[in-house]
Amino acid sequence: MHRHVEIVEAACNVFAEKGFERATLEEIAERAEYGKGTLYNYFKNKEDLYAAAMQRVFDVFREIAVETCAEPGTTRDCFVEYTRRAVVYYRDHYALCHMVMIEFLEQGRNNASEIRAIQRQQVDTINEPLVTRMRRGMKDGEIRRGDARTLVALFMGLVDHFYLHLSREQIPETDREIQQQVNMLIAVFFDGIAVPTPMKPKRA
Amino acid sequence: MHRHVEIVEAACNVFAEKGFERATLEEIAERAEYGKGTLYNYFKNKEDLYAAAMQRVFDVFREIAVETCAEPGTTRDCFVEYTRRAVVYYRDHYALCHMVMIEFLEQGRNNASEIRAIQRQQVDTINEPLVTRMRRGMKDGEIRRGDARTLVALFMGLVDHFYLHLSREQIPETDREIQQQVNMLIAVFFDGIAVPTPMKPKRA
DNA sequence: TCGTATACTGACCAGTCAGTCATTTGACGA
DNA sequence: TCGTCAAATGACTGACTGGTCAGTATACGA
Repeated sequence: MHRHVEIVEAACNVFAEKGFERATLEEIAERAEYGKGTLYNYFKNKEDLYAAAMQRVFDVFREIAVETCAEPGTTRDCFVEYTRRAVVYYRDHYALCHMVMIEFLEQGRNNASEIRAIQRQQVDTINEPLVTRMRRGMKDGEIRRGDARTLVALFMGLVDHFYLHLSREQIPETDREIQQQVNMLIAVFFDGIAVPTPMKPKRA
Repeated sequence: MHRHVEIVEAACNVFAEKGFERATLEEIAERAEYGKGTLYNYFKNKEDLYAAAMQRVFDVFREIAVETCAEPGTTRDCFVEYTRRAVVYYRDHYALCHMVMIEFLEQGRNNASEIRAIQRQQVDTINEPLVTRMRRGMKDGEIRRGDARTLVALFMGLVDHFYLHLSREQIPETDREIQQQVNMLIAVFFDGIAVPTPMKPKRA
């Protein structure tokens, strides 16, 4: 039974380190302490195994999104909590997240492969609770009116990118550091970087 | 002399379509209408050729950044213009930008390879004019105080991500559509998505 | 103890591709 | 016309890897 899990575990590690192309089934098998042939008792082929590895990550993010959006509080509160938990997960599974993200972007090339289509749908699944929550925020007058799907995609891009590009230099260790990074991300997304220009300039 | 350029041209196309791993030198040579061996008269190896292909894209973005940041107007004006030009370039060279971005992210894996280090430096080079412009904006009271490098990285992430994830569905055709997308990106980054809460609520 | 079924194994196969190098091409000066 | 040489070539090599399958190990019921 949990041989399946063991193999996916090993696959996650190898894919995370090497990416899809450079990972070899030989190494995955070795890491899982099985023969290469055994992999084929559990997975159709390399892509199938890869999809299983990715699924784990998607499931986690989906769960974070669902749970945090169900919490009471403002839209902003929900997004803060989503970001906080996402950031922690990124930190703890950096290489894996990195890999999933890269290979996801690859889908733009191999439109043919059905796995790529599934990935895309997965992302919609993850975003959906956030989209719904944001729409509610718009109704409640918390959030400017706009296309919630696009805005959520932008938000995810902001968070993902922040992590993939920057975090190697400033990996957060303490809860406090994490909270600071989260606060910055949320501040940019919700409040923008511009100094508000309302009603205390020199003159009107 | 410009055989060099012809080869890089072909390499750009093939790398853009296939990515680094799946692109073959055979195909690049064929596309450039040379024999495979000839490539080795001009480039050390596949990676070297790849680096040359990427350089083109980096050069374009760097140029856009330098030019738009030198223009008069507010920080926001500069960023609008940068975004507009970047968006147009993305649209016209979608596959190539896609490839560069993906392979850039890969650097997180192969830290060993010197090419990855160079890529990173390239990105700093592109960002630098924007960072400087943003610092000026902070001094002038246009932009909230903060770490300009990080903010610019976030901004680039926002734009890149928007393009890579969304634009396949909504590739802008007209100038008007482009301007709308740019406005949305800028609005999010500068003003945030939250409804401003300043001083006209029911009561204080 | 033996027979059977199930799971595991790793040598092997066929395909691929980066990189090499002996040969060919062709430009040009004598 | 011929000799020379730099540039181009593409068949070849060696290394690699996804996937297969005949053979082996193990567990278990009779």
